[in-house]
Amino acid sequence: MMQLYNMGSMKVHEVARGLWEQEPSLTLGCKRLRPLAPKLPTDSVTALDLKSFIRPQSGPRKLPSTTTNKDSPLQLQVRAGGSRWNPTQEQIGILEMLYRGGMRTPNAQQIEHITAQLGKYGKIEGKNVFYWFQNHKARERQKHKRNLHPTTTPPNSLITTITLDTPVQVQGKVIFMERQEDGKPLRKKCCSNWGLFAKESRWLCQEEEQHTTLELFPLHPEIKPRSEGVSLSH
Amino acid sequence: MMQLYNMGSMKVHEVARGLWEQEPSLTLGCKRLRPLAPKLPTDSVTALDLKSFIRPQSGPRKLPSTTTNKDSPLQLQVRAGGSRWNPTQEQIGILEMLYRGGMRTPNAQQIEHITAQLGKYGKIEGKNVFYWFQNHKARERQKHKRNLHPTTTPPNSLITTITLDTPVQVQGKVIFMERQEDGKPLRKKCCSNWGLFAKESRWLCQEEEQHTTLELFPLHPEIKPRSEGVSLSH
DNA sequence: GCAAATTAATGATTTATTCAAG
DNA sequence: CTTGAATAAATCATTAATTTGC
Repeated sequence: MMQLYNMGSMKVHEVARGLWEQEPSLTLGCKRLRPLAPKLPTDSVTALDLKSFIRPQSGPRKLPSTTTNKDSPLQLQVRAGGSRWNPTQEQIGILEMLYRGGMRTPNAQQIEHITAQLGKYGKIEGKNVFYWFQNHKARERQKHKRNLHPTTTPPNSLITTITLDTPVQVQGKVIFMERQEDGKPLRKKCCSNWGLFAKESRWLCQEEEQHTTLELFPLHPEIKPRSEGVSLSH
Repeated sequence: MMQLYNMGSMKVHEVARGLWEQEPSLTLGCKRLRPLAPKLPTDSVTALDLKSFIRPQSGPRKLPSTTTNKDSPLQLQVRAGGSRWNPTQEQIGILEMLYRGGMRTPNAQQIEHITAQLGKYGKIEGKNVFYWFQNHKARERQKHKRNLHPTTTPPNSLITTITLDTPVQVQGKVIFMERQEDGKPLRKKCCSNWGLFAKESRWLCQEEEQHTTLELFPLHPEIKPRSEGVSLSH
């Protein structure tokens, strides 16, 4: 296990070079990529499942690209073709039962077992199970917090009225406003956790304007606003 | 791979039960643990390395204990006997070279390869490589930030003195205080990025008190405080 | 009703924080 | 005090649902 490549007495720098040679040939102009290097043999049968357990074999969300760092504007956002896990009702049912039963962070053996069982109801990998518990735990915790701190105003009731060139009201999650040309009423949904706050006291409702930047304020006290404004597209 | 246990046409509740039966027999009084169930056969040779890749087979730091949740005072802190990775100079050298070369989050195949190479210089697992890059990246970033925004006050110098029943000073990362009963000086480590701020103007320093909740404030201006106080255990 | 647009939900990753071995 | 290990929080990205505007 693990010693797939017997490179004998390689020196340190050769080890490093060998690793770069494994990079996918992206032709990004990165000086360290060596796409011409021969593909390393993947003769190990067992190692593949190993890789897919947590680190997906479909490659990282952001291609490593190894020479472009955080600050680089190059940063490609590529996700390999494979789509994400789409759980079936049965799978969710079992997972929720396990969760209600008290399971939070299953260990590797448990994950393995769960995966094997859930595999009967649809395609699934170990990492999906792992992530499901992580996310479910975190989101249940969020929900719980939300319940402790009730919303500042009751939902679906009038929150506030913003005085603008175009009449706008924020009611629950829905923004009521009128189209400027003909006065026809329009409704816009708003992100559930956020109220609206106009940066300047106007609202441009013209078609040619792609985005209007608005300040948002949290409906729930525990939600902290981002540093910059959020843009809503019309 | 993955289908180690052929349970045929199990029903959902049987799947769930089967999973509990895999729990280690902790005898914590958890009603759902079923220590009497027969150990499942581990006839798979390859699955073991799979488990150890990220999720260590030695078990999570906190035993899952499946029925004790966050709020439970039971929370055992057990780390399985195996000691942690102790990297050799050669290993660190190679890893640092790779890091300087631009590698940040190696994918599974890279990890596999690195592990194989570093294995020549000492015992090492894939997860060690994974964690090393995670930690090194995070700590380099910290160092970098620290350099951009010099601390509000120079490190290792007195930051502030909080007037409390018990004399307390915050000096660098360390809190100096005196034990209430005998006045014996105590030092408490503090999270590196946070100063201390007493919620109420007192500090209970008795051994029988398990936790003292304190408000923290950021030492660096760019760090945003959480919504609630953070508890430091004595 | 339906296609396009938008939102909410949630799967997948990354980053921050904490703990504790050595 | 350093740093390996682990967990929690934050964030990103994709898909299912819902709404919109004919």
